[in-house]
Amino acid sequence: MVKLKDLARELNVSITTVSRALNGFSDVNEETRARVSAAAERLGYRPNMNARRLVTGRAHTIGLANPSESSLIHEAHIAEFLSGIGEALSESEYDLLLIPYKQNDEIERYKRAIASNRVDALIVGSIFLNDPRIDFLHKVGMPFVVHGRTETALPYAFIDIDNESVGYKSAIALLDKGHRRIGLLNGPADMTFARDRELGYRRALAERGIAFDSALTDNAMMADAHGFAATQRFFALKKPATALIAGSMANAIGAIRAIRTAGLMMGKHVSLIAHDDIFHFLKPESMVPTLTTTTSSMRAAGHRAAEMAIRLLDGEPVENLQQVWDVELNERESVGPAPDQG
Amino acid sequence: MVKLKDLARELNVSITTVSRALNGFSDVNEETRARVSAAAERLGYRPNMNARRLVTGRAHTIGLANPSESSLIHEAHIAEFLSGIGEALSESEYDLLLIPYKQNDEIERYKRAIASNRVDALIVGSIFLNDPRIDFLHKVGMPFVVHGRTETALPYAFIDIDNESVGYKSAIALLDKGHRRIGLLNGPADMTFARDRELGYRRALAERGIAFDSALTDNAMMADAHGFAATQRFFALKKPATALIAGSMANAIGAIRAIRTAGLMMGKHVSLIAHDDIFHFLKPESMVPTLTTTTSSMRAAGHRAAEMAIRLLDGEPVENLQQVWDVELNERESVGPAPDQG
DNA sequence: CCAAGTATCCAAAACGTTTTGAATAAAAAG
DNA sequence: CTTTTTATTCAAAACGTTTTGGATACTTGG
Repeated sequence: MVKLKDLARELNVSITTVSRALNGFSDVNEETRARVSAAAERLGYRPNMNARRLVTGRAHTIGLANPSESSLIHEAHIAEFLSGIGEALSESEYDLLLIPYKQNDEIERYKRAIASNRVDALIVGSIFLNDPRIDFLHKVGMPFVVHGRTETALPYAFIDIDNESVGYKSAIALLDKGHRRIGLLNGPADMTFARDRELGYRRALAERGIAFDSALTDNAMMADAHGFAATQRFFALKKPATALIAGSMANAIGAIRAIRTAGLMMGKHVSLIAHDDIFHFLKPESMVPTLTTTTSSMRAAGHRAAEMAIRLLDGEPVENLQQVWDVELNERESVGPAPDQG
Repeated sequence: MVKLKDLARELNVSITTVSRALNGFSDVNEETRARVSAAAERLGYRPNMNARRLVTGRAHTIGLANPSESSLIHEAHIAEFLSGIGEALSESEYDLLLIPYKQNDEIERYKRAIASNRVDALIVGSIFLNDPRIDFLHKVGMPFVVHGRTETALPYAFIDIDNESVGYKSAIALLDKGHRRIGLLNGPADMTFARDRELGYRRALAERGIAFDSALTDNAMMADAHGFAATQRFFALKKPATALIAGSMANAIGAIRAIRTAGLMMGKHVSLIAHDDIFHFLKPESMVPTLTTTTSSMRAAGHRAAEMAIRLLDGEPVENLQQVWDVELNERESVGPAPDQG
């Protein structure tokens, strides 16, 4: 492995000069810099990252906690989010450290990563309404970016989508078609995004003077099987649901199966709107019938989160690093007028 | 941040003693060790990983290349595999570095990570029949574990499932039920696992004296939409398929939609066997009808790959680190006798 | 021609560990 | 009582960078 010393000897200059030449300092002659760069290129020099980390005190690494076990988050979401982060980081020569944790291990793992100087900043996801991680990271002074939001008075950087609007727009679109019994296949009740979506859903109902019925909401991990079960429950009510809002493509698939199993037709007997986080392997526009969705890119969120982390490290104040993305509704065939309720 | 020097001063011993006490060397008095440990605990000492890395020359980190863009691999596979790796690594105090790459950037990214001392070993996945990465890593002498296999004379550590058997067992199960026209929804032709599955599928056909028909195989990214399209193609043949083998749950979902769209019933008019890599959010046993699958855990593979990487670094010879896991067939309702071909 | 600036280079210190080789004291062996 | 062994400790070097604070030589301005 070629190091600074080797280059210095080769070129008959000091280690300092080599270092400063490669790092673009102005106090080195351009001709010298050219010679150094050429030699570095020729000999394939790459700075030893660990030496650099030690002396600068910066790991040049962003950390992301990753659940080792079953998670509340669909696997595909994590992977898309990760890719987005990776995309942004590789543009900036930052590293991405995955911090595996199990059950309630997360803060302990954070502590370890922070104290041992492994990371300069963290990206935290899967946020709860009252998430202890925010307080903790604040207390220890570790820079972090949140994917989502939580209830706290502390200022923090975040990227989130307008989940209230997801619930609202979906419900309004269905109400506009005459639906009055709309089932909400939502995420876990203690997660912020799920709470927000229900808030939007309720606001839409209230605007149209329709009473909220808790029998028409389901809070669970957004999985295929849960979507199926909850939909069947909504259909079994005295006044069954004629429309559904699914929190993700995962439970939408379960809902669709329940619809078909009940012998109903999507877009005719039952309408469905799902939230789509955009996967390569499951596209609402190629389903039969095509699926009406609210859309937001998990990958883009990861990208933005990573960008924010870097800007945070560059000294950007937290107040400038708070974004809520709007979500658009893509109307397709799975939504139709409410059937006559005879 | 408390360091060795602080502990040493606090305890009136040398830095050396503190270091050796904490690292379990036998040449330190047990009473001293106890005092040191207590102080370390009390002051919250954590070794600076970067200093340790610099002096030992070991990054104590395993790397995994992660596609920044659309991938041939379903997002959920990546996440499950990652979790498995994380599980194993956190047990061993190893770090996991994600190495993002785009398009044909992969080897360049490997070079960077290796030369800058960021990783001690790599885990490589998404393997092709002739994969240049194996030769490269061999050449530069970087330890690595392959998830899958490739065609090379070089010895290398790998964990793989018996994909030939996946194809064979699935086909035999369908042939046993009288099916003669079996569509194969396979992965990309240049990927080893897909080649192997086709080999097994062909062997089964050959055993039963049935001619291979290339119109009944599809090679593509294993996505929902492709499963749908290929299944429709198989149904449109003069002699349509009465059974299907899907390479993943992703294209199985597309296949199921095509079956329903054609007005057919799964397990009655058409039989389906899918390969299931085990996700929390899509379970074959909770589908309607339940889905017959070959099963192998992506997570377990990740776990094992990471274990192997560590054993490799501990000096275990490559020959002891080559495993092929058997795959079992789980019979459920999606397979039934071949319908009368009139 | 001198003073002050400017451009260019470098030796040495520092980052926080691990490890080597030796030093000391106490115990055991002769 | 001397020598050898054993247990315990430590000072110093090393890892490969970055950064500080000069040093040198050359320009420029007066």
